[in-house]
Amino acid sequence: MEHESRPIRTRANDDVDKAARREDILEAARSLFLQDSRQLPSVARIAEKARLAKGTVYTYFTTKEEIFAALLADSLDAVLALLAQGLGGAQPSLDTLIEAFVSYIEAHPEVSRLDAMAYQLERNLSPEAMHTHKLRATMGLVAGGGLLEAALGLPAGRGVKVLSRIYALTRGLWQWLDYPPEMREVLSEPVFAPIRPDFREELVEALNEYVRGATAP
Amino acid sequence: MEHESRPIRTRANDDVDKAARREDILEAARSLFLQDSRQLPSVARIAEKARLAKGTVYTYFTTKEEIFAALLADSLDAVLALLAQGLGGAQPSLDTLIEAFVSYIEAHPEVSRLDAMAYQLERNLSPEAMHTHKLRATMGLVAGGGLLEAALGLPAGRGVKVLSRIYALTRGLWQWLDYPPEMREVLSEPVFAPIRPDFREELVEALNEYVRGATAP
Amino acid sequence: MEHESRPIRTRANDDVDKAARREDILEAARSLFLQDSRQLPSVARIAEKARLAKGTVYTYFTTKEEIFAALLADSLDAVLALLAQGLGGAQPSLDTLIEAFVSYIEAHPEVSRLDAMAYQLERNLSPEAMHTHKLRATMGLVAGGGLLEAALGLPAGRGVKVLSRIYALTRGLWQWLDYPPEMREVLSEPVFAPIRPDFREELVEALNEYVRGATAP
Amino acid sequence: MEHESRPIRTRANDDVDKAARREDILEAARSLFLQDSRQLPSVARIAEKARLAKGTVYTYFTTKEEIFAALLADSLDAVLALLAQGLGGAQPSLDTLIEAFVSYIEAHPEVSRLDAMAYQLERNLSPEAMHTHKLRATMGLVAGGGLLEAALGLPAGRGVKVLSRIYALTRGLWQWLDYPPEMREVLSEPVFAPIRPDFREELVEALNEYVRGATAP
DNA sequence: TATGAATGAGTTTTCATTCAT
DNA sequence: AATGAATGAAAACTCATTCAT
Repeated sequence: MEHESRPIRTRANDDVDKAARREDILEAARSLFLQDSRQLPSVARIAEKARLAKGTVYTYFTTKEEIFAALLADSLDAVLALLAQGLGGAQPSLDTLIEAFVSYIEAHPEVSRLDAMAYQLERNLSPEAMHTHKLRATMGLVAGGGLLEAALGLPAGRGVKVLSRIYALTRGLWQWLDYPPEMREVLSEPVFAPIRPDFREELVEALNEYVRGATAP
Repeated sequence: MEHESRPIRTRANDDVDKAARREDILEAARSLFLQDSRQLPSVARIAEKARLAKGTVYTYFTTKEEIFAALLADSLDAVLALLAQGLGGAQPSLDTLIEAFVSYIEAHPEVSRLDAMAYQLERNLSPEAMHTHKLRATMGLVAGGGLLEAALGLPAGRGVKVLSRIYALTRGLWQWLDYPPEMREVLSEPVFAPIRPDFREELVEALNEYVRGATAP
Repeated sequence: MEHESRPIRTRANDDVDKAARREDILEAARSLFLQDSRQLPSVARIAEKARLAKGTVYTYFTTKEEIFAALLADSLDAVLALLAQGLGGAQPSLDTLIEAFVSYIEAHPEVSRLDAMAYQLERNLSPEAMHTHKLRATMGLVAGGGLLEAALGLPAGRGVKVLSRIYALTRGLWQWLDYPPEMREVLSEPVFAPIRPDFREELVEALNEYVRGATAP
Repeated sequence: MEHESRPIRTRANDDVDKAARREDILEAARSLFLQDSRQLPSVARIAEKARLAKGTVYTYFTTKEEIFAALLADSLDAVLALLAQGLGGAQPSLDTLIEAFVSYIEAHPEVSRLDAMAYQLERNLSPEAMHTHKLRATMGLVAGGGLLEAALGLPAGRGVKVLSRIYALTRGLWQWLDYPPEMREVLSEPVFAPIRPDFREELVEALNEYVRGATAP
């Protein structure tokens, strides 16, 4: 008995459309999270931003957490792709590699911020989703480790270790130095200088120190 | 608006009792958080665990966040005390230091887990509380840095840097390797071996690598 | 965070149904307030009375205060409609007008009671809501004033004045004479006769006195 | 077993001291209410302002509401005293009386504001307190009515009526025109001029109109 | 008398998720 | 597939009042 037809966004019937819509949701989630990384945006806001109804989001993801798990996985893929590309060249210098990595991290704060939420995030994933998610991550890490071993001439197994530790160091430093806007104001006083170094410099230095130690004879 | 009074636990009238009660609340919060570190326990649960009425918690802390900020501050103090103690001896070997640190971290998971929440936590602190909190942390870090410089013969300013990076590496590794119970089950499959090393070994190795790199000539 | 769904009352999908549901909420609020006018009923009670979930109320009103602001606005509209109707006739006698007004007030105690809360009510309205609310009221008053001027042959501007004062007198008398049930019992003693006259008579007399004074040459 | 003696405010042992302390509480309540008249201040704030402990307040008043009932009664006394004084002179002109009354009201906003809360206030009074309270008010009103009759040569019984209506008109106008600060800003737009006249002028005019009508032959 | 710690019912509001349409 | 109304379980926090000290 409806008399007015409510505007419905074009129906996604084929796989291409569906993938595009899924991407819309992810993009909306990503951008909202970037705006305020202290909590996951609500489904309502994601839907609004993606210009979809709340319910529609649930036809693409079974859980809010899954959205962010997907985002996380994408991030990891991107980082590993970067690594693959960096290592692809003839004889990459360590400095170049670190430089490329740091630039990437700096340009993609959502990667690190999402990462800081991972613990909380993985919580409501169904066991299956969790399995898929972790499997994908593990495969990626192992692949990346292999590349690293090849490039730096590391013994088997070391690649994964070193990669994990680089990752851990980066994650830790990011969390240590990424202050939300309100905090920046408070921290502008000179007393706080020791905890307010430049992130890029800090990361470059720390990584250099670590890698030197890790690859020393 | 009638209230019948139920039996009261005991009345904290002097400062000693009050401090004890405050500690009860902190302890309740700590233990609940340890049970499920994916989110801060609710005030209701903290009160219940501390065997107090919800309202009572608010006579000791003005905000839920303050409880956890206090916990965080306590953790930091403890770690720094450990450092001071470790560095106090005549000529501490690096291995001994790392060993003591790692043991502490392993024995006090709430420290690292709390830390993983710090970002989210500090958010609702009032600017004043935030200031106090960060000031305390900064002072502690600077003091620790000084001790480290003295012990390892580092140039001025290096202590804080090295300490921060040790901290970052630890934080990152912890978050990487501390899986919630449900996840542990999923990860028991052999495929996941690369992301499931022993935390202690991993941390010892990583710290050794880093420190070696950081203190190399 | 699992939710089991309980049976839903019905689903208001078109605008008509939605308006009806909105009206249900308003009606629930109105009737609860009428039962105890000393405070605004809680959203929980309103929802219960309207046989809706608490959350549902918030899909129709963004704030508790808005519910009552809407009620207030409706009351004003009704009174003004009454006035318009009363003044619409050929040559309305003052007595008839006052009679109609008083009957209305007597039959709609919630109007006066709500009014007594207006001060407190308007407080938490957002500035925008407040603006809208007050604008609507002002427009209504001005329109009513115009009608009154036409009907009674008053000079321009007098209508609004006289109407406001009639309103003020009514409001004041109402608050003076509308006793809550518990109080009525106490006031049944003869000593209290002076403060317990019949509201209707009192209002009629007072309005007559005022209007006579206001329209005297 | 207390070792430190907590600072206790001088003990009020005789009636004079007790009355003074009672007055402190009333004064604190009055001033807080004046600062924000949209709700009764909390007992905690009253106690703080009076430099007393919360519990102490309850040794002087059995209920929060009683504090304000007392304030209300005091206000009434003051207004009636003013009336008595104004009517005491030889042959007071009506204009002078109204002038004095209006000045008083304008200088004592808490009287009108408290009044606007009366309904809500009287709620939790015990039946006895309510009785006392209302009796006092009735007696005052009757006395004032007598004075008015004598001064204006009104027939018996008219004094109370006229006085009540003057009161009602004043109350109504006050509530109509006393805007909280936030609202004043919103109402500064020209559209709102009709509902933003000067309170004093408005009250003087309205009272004159009413009294003229009430005393006309 | 004075104190203030303790109480706990009660408040408003949010939000992930479901499901009739 | 898409919609968005409906749900109701949380959550944080307030505050009048009591009562052991």
